Amino acid sequence: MVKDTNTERIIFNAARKVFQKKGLDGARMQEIADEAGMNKALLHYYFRSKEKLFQGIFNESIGKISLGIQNVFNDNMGVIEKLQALVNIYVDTLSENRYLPLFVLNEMNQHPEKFEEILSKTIVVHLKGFLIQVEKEVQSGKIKPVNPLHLLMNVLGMVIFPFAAYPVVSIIINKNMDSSVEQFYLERKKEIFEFIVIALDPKK
Amino acid sequence: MVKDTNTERIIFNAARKVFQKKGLDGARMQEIADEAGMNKALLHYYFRSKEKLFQGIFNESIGKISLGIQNVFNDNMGVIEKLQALVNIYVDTLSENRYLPLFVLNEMNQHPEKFEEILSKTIVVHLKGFLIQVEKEVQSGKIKPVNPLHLLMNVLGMVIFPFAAYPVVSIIINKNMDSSVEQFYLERKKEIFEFIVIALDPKK
DNA sequence: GTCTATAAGTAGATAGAC
DNA sequence: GTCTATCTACTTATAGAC
Repeated sequence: MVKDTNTERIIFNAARKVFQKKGLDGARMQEIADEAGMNKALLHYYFRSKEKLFQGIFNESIGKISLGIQNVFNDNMGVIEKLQALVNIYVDTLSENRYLPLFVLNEMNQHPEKFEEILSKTIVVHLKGFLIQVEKEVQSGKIKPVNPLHLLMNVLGMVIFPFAAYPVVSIIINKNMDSSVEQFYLERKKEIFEFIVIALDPKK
Repeated sequence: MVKDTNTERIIFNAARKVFQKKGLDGARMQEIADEAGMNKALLHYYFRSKEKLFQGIFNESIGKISLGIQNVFNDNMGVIEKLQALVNIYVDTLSENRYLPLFVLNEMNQHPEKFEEILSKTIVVHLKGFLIQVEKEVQSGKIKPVNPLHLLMNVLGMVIFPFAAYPVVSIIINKNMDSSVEQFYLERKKEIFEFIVIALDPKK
């Protein structure tokens, strides 16, 4: 998706805001136009259709999500360091865009066939390397025996879920705690990391 | 939402299926009618409007979700036992209805104002009791010092996220593993419980 | 490139026959 | 209670003026 002109960028930014919040079905071209401060017809002039505009936004979102995983799985680090990097990247990314997880998860569930290809080529390949690495570190005694896929799901769940459940988190913290919501999300970097370290400690 | 007649029940079941899969905006009354094997006009005869029908389904879903939390927080058990019960209930419930988490999370994000009241009265109250209980067990040395809210988010994330990410889990397991998806979800009861036990072990 | 006006199609809802 | 036919409103998309 090329974003040459200024107008095109303005539309794209407005579309991101509306689509990520309301979803494909809930979003209205009129609302995107209002958000962009221009006429509805212009959206079609630059992007032809609602579907095409949505695809642009969605591809960008998928890119942001898989960036976190891919970078981490490519680097030359140990299992624990990789997971820590993954946690840090996601907390930072999702703190700036809390709608991202639900937006992507929804579309994945709505059109799973689109992901067969993407997932098979990228994540599954990197995952294979990660699975092997876990086995090696288990055998060398660096970490204790674990099922790598369960481990990964545990970490992804701990990181991503609280952002998807933002309204609950927000209400609970405002009623019960003296800290801010933003601070709570930042704290999770340390919290989850400690959880990981303890869970993988071979001495336990 | 009363479901007296047989027809009413059939419609309600069809609506649950369509709404939970497509969401309020994505669902079509025609599709619900087709799923129910009857005419579109009948849906309005029994439920007046799409919005009212949706509310019925949604209240039921919220009930199922909060049942897991409330039962657990009411019972007279220790922290670890409560969390284990919570995990078991959720894995069983969500195994039968994998769309439930995303469905509820979406509506919560779309209309957070509706939850201010519900959450404030139910979950937040029970949570208070849970927070206090955690503090007590920490002081008595039964579990190691932890932030109770982070602990709860960790557990909820580990349990709920893999169901929301079903398409990913499904593809990964079918490509990499020799076990079935259903078995993977059942395994999580034990996996998460062990994670909890280790993380709360005061001797570490 | 940007706007106004409008076409074309769709979805929720209702009227009225049976 | 259940159906067919239809109304009304809304939404995407385009035509055409500027």
